[in-house]
Order: sequence, then structure tokens, then C-alpha cells
Amino acid sequence: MCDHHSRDKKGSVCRCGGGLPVEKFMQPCLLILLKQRSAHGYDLLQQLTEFGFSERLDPGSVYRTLRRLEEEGLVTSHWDVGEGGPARRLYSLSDEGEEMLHAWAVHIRQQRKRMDAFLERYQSIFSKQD
Amino acid sequence: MCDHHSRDKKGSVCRCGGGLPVEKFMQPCLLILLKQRSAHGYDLLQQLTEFGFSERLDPGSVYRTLRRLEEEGLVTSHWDVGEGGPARRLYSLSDEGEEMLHAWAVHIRQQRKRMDAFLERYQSIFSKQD
DNA sequence: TTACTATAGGGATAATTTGTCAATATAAAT
DNA sequence: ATTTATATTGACAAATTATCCCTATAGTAA
Repeated sequence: MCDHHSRDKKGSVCRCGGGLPVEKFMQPCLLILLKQRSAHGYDLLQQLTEFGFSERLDPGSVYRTLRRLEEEGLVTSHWDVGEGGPARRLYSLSDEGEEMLHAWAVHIRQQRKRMDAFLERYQSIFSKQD
Repeated sequence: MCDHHSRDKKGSVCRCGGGLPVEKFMQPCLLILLKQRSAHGYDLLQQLTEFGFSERLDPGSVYRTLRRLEEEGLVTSHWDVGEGGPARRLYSLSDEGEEMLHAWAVHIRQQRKRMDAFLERYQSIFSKQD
């Protein structure tokens, strides 16, 4: 989630990283992708790059998030043993999931407002002099 | 951090909450407040409302965050046993802290861009019909 | 037939982070 | 005397994260 800093030698994440944790933000992104069309995990994993997720995003975290969304009733899934390749789980958005998507939109607009408050103050301090 | 949903009976946080964890975002906010002027924890606790933090933000989390920032060398502190009231720890921004503030600004702009990507898609799906 | 790669999914684990609650202390106000 | 505002710290359980590793199927190249 943090590309402007390289990771240090020990492989740990940069210190300002995680302002918005990967898996948390992944949830509304998965919901909105599934609102557009049902899909399986591997497919979603790749679509997530459209929202700024790294191309080498850990697949484990995507599958884990999907399973949690299903536990919460926000998505449903069934096995799809169709043409070619290993069996895949096809996920769809539930009604409850769509409601949650709306709640997320409100939430994210709020967070953006907070970030704007920060950025405006930042610019008013640094842009002029210094 | 989540005001658009009330908490449920058990006192747990609403399910879409925490997209941006309170203490994580608190860090750059504290740094920018200290860039403007040195202050002590209780003072900062109140200034944080300007960034959208709840008026009843748990003081413990603010002090804890300040201590961590000091461990990391981003702020410095010394006891101020001045006029009236209990002794207070006066915090100041270090040079390293100011650098980190710039890194945070980059990071937050990036996150904002991601949120915009989400919100634009959200609107393109829902605003027209539905 | 063997090996490799792409596709697809799952799990285990340790470390961090969070929220919450409680405790301590000083001074001013009632 | 006691309540309120100021000010800081500690402890802890629960949730969350990142990370690494494992399994399995099918098609393709060697």
C-alpha cells in the first residue's frame, strides 16, 4: 500500500505506511467490483490494481478477505467447476453487501474530508515560504 | 472515527469502521500541530478535533501515540513544571519528525487518490440510474 | 513422462495495533 | 470538604495485519 518508500533491509514496511490498511480498504473495493459483476478470487485479485493495490498483492489476503465478507453475509459464493482450470469459487454481492457498500461510500467521503483538512493545513504551512 | 453509524448494543464498533485507524492518522496530525507550535498532550488532544477527531477521543490513545513518536525520534519532550496545574510534558517536533511529516503528506495524497478512484466508480454506478 | 507455469484457493503464525478501562496526581472552584 | 478540570500513565484482551508457505488442477513445453 505504500509505494513512495522502498522497504528497508529487514523487509518491514515503511514507517508511515498503513495509514489506510490494505485489507480494510480492500473490502469496499471488492464489494464495488462484485456490484459490477460476479467474479472469482483470482480475477478480483487482478482487478484490485485499478484501485491502486500493488500488482504483487498477496493473494492470501484477498481470499481471506473474501471469506470474511461471506461470513458476514455481504457476499455469497458457490463452486464453479466449469470449463478448464481448477475449480473456482464464484462470488456475488448480496443485498446486505450492497447496503454496506453505500455505508462505505459515506465513510470514505468522511475520511477524505479529514485528509483534505490535513493537506490544506500542510500546504498553508509549507507552500508559501520554507 | 466513525460517526455516521451508531454503535451497537454490545459497544463494538460499526462494521465498516476503521477504514483509517484513529491512531495511525493521529500521527501526521500531531506532527503538523507540533510544527505550528510546541504543545503538551492535553492541549493536542483538544486541537485534534480540528482534524475530525471526536471530542471525546480517548486521552490514553493520544498520550500513547505521543510516547511512540518520541521513541521513534520524531518528537522530543521535557517536563514543564510551570505555572499552575500538574506537571506537563511539552512536546516539540524534531527535524526527523518534520521529514516524516513530508513523507506523510505524500502518502496521504496517494491514499486520497485511491479513495477518489473508489468514489468515482461508486458514483458512476449509482448516481445515474438505480 | 517429466517439468514448468498459470490458475485457484487455503492456512498458520507472530507481531502489531486497537479500543477500552482504570489509576494517579495537582490545582482551582464550589 | 468535595467536585471539577487539567494532565499523564498503565494494563489488557481482542482484533487486525503482513507474511510466508502449502495444496491442487490443467495446459504447455521439453
